[in-house]
Amino acid sequence: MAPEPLTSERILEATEEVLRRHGPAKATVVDVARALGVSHGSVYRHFRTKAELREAVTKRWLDRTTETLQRIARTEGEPTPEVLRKWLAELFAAKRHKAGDDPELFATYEVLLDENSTVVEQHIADLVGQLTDIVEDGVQRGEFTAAAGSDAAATARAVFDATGRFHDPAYAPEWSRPGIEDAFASVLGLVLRGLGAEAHGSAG
Amino acid sequence: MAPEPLTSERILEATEEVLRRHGPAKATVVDVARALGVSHGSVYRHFRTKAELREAVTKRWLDRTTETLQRIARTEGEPTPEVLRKWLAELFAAKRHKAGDDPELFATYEVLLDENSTVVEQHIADLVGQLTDIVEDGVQRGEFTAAAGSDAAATARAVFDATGRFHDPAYAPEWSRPGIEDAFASVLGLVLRGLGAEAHGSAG
DNA sequence: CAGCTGACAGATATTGAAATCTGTCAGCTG
DNA sequence: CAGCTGACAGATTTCAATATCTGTCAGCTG
Repeated sequence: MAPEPLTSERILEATEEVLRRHGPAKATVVDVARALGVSHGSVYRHFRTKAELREAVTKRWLDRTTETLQRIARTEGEPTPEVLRKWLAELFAAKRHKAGDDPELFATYEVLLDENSTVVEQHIADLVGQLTDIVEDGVQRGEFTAAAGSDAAATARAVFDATGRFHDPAYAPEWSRPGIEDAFASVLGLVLRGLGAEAHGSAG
Repeated sequence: MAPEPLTSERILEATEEVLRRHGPAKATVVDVARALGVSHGSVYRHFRTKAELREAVTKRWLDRTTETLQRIARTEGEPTPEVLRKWLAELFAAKRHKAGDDPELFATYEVLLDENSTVVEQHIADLVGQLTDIVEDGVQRGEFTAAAGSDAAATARAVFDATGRFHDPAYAPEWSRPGIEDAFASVLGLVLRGLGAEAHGSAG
């Protein structure tokens, strides 16, 4: 046997697996250690606390979405309003997908919310940062009003806040209700007009 | 002694008092009966279940806000964008006031949210109804774009959704953070521009 | 001797028995 | 006899004993 060396990465993979199977309420550090065939003391050699481990797993999980969105934010050769539309739609789709298809890791994410973890704060800062880039792009290209650009970060934050119903985990239970797509289209239209973009949006 | 007749109204007053003192988790129907000097069986003569009683108290409490807002919505002789601004600011202020100064009744309100009570649904419908009136007014007076009026109810709902961070109880913990006023002003500006109103808003 | 183990103390979660509460209703009372 | 009472059954909550978990660390092992 070649017992792979015990790395942080292997621990994270095992932890994700254990969380998916047991959920945040039942998953223990001993479970993770058992899955790896080591003692739980070894896990504590790589992560100082259970909370730290939970955060690292969630960060990895959130970062996968952030990367997908980054690719959209960087899109060139398309009108900025269209980029923003796609970006927000993808954010909504990604969160909804996570909540629906990965409920245990989503529940783990919600635990971090209660803990006021910096991981969540950083995740939001990343998203608002991407939005800020999009807003600046749009203003520069004359596709958004100058008003939006006078403080692009604040505008981006306003866009993020205004669309909260479609990405904030607190609203997850509503994401499977009928009519949610129409509600999203309405808010999106309002926001785009608020940025000074022509209304596009053949909405559903 | 003139033992006042036991009316629903008196029960509601006593219940509100008991809820304020003990909070929704500890307040019992027996407590309410004791406060009134009757047996708890008598209370059940007026309200079929504890949930019904809780809902009636909360409805009364919510309706006080709805009435204040109705007065603003009916304001004449002011630009509609200004009316909308005041209305949303008052909604935010009222919710924040309730959360801060009346925490036990606010907690009771949150219980209803978990119960999917129709009282909350109706409260939201009332608020969106008032917003719909404001939107229709603004469109009619040429102060909002026709786009906003093509489906005033949907637009009103979008305005309600977009400002959720400043009235949805789920966000109550954030309402005392610094910067929240600026965030409100930003979203409000975005929404007003989205409705086609000139940007006013000397914010903060 | 770097990395791992496993026994341990204190913190947290689980469990089941006892206490309390909700909702009903037969009968009391003014 | 309309309105209230209080005993009651079943549901829910509380509480304390027990079990499990987290995080540490002295010492084992390759």
